[in-house]
Amino acid sequence: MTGIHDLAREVGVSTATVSRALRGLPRVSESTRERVLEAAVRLGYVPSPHAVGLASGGQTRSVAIVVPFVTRWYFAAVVHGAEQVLREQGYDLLLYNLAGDSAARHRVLRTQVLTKRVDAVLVVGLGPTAEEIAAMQRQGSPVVTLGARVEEWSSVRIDDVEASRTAMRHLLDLGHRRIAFVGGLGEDGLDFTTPTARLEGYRSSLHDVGLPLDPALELDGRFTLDGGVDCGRAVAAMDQRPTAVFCASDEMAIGLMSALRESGLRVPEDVSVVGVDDHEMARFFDLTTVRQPVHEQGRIAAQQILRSLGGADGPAEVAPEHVELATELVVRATTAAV
Amino acid sequence: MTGIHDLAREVGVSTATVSRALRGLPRVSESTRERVLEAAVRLGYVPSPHAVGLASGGQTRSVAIVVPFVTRWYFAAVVHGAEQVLREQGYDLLLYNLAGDSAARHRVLRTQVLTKRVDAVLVVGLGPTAEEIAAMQRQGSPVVTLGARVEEWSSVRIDDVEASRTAMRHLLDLGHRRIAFVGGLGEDGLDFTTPTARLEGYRSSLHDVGLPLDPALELDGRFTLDGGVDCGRAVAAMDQRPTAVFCASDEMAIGLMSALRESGLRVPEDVSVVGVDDHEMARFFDLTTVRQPVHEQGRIAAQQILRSLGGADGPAEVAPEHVELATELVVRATTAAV
DNA sequence: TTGAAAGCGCTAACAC
DNA sequence: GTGTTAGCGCTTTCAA
Repeated sequence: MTGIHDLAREVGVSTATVSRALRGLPRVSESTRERVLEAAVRLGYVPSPHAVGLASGGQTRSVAIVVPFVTRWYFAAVVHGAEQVLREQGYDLLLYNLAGDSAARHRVLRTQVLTKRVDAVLVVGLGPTAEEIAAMQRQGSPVVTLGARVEEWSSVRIDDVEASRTAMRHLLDLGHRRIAFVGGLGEDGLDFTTPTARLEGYRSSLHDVGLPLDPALELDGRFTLDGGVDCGRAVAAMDQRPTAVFCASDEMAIGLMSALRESGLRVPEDVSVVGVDDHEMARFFDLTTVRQPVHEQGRIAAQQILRSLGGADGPAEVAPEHVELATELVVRATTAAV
Repeated sequence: MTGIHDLAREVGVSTATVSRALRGLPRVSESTRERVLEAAVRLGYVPSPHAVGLASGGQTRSVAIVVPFVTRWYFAAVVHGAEQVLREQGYDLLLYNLAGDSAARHRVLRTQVLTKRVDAVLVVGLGPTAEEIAAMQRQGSPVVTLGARVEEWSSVRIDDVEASRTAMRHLLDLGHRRIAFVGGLGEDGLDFTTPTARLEGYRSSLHDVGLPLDPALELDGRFTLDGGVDCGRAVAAMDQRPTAVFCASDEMAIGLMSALRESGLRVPEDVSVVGVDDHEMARFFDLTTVRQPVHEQGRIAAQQILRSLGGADGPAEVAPEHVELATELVVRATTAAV
């Protein structure tokens, strides 16, 4: 591996000059810079990130993105959006996929594994606990959350309560009065805020129109396809079957509909179904849903990170910024009047 | 930030002893080790990866995973599998998502961005060109490919030609003789080997039973949902419509079926459809497909990486190992006899 | 405009 | 068992 020393010797200048030339700093004559650049290419010189980081105050030029799952479309799309923006600015993305494992969550959010490894952290789809917040603050690097609001950090998200209420309003407008909810709580030992908020939107919608809450109508679909299937079977088997089901995610809605149809029920004739996300597959199921900008949230979160990382002169203490993106009802063919 | 020096002073020993104690090396008395460990926790000491890397020969304890897309289920599942295995061994995952961008591909595979940043590289779903292979070899770190076979490196994959032939055999057995192919080539400027191999399987299957190749029946679905939709429309509009379509991926099959149905065609009565992958959504479309182990391929590729990284004593020159996993026909309801 | 030299925070020989 | 002493490959004063 050719190092800066080899380069310096080759060009006949000092390592300091090489360093300046390579980084485009002033006080290097054009001719020297050119010779250095040329030799660098010729010798295939690549600076060691370790040495650079060590010598210049521990920067890593990389940010960690922590996701509860990476195989779910929503999270993958968020990662994609964030990666694009960060890559443009020369940052690398370190992926921490908790994969529904609470031990992994603890390791990443409570211990110091991230310390000194990254310049910033993007936490997606998790509502950090007070201890986790404290632990991450102790690490010193800026944090941005996506999908949850933490006062001390910048965040991007949608209003989950309102998204739920949009879906519910649609069902109520269609005349449905017995509406089931399929959501998820404390999923795999991870603590999310989204499931809670969506349940809350469901409940408050019913409350607003004077309908009673029926615990039997609140189902746990674990935010997965299979969970949706289970709930679909449960709904089909109910004595007093609901005329509509509000699923807190499209994936659960898809699983649910499949089970419903398997049980001989028609959607939307027998049961109306509405989801949340506008998953890439939603249109193929003709699923009525509440669309949220996913890729976009990833991009914005990444921009917030860049903002907190500041320009060339290190982390700027910026005030936390909370962005809330709009959602939109997309009516397709899985909902109909009672 | 407390450094090894602070720790040493605190405990009253030298930094060398602290280093040994922390890393569990021999020649440290139990009592000393305990005191060091205790103080480390108390002071919240975390070694600087930069310094460690620099001092101990440039290791990074991280590996790069290069994927052409991260939002497609297949790649996300591969990433998940690989991450699990690498994380267990204490490696971090640097994600390089090309996102269908050939400039990005060039940057990652041809330039030296990866040099000194990672200990190894996992290239997924791309058939590196000769120049790319040469460029990566110049970087020195071990490389493993997933989904393509490169002689100089270890690899995991399925036999794509055979997977195609399995699907085709199924259609031929059902009596289909006019069979269209939906695949993709040179997708977004990226060069894949999978599309080519799957096309080859289609062609050779027809050839084997003495059927002619009809260029009009070979469609480009770009390996996307939308591409599948386009092909579905094209198929529906054909004068001599095929009785069956073999799609080189489930996602294209799903898009295709949707367009077919929109055009008033029934699946499988009017057209049989078979895909490849066994995408998590395939069962909800009752899609007949050729299943490949996805998560598993990610895990195995990661193990190959660990193998090439060797134990504690650095990269071992291991002979490339080429693993080929079996596929399996999953018959559901989108295929029927003519 | 350039160079010498002192670190950055750790590991690794080697000596004790 | 433990400490001393060099670096690892850069950046960054400070002089020149």
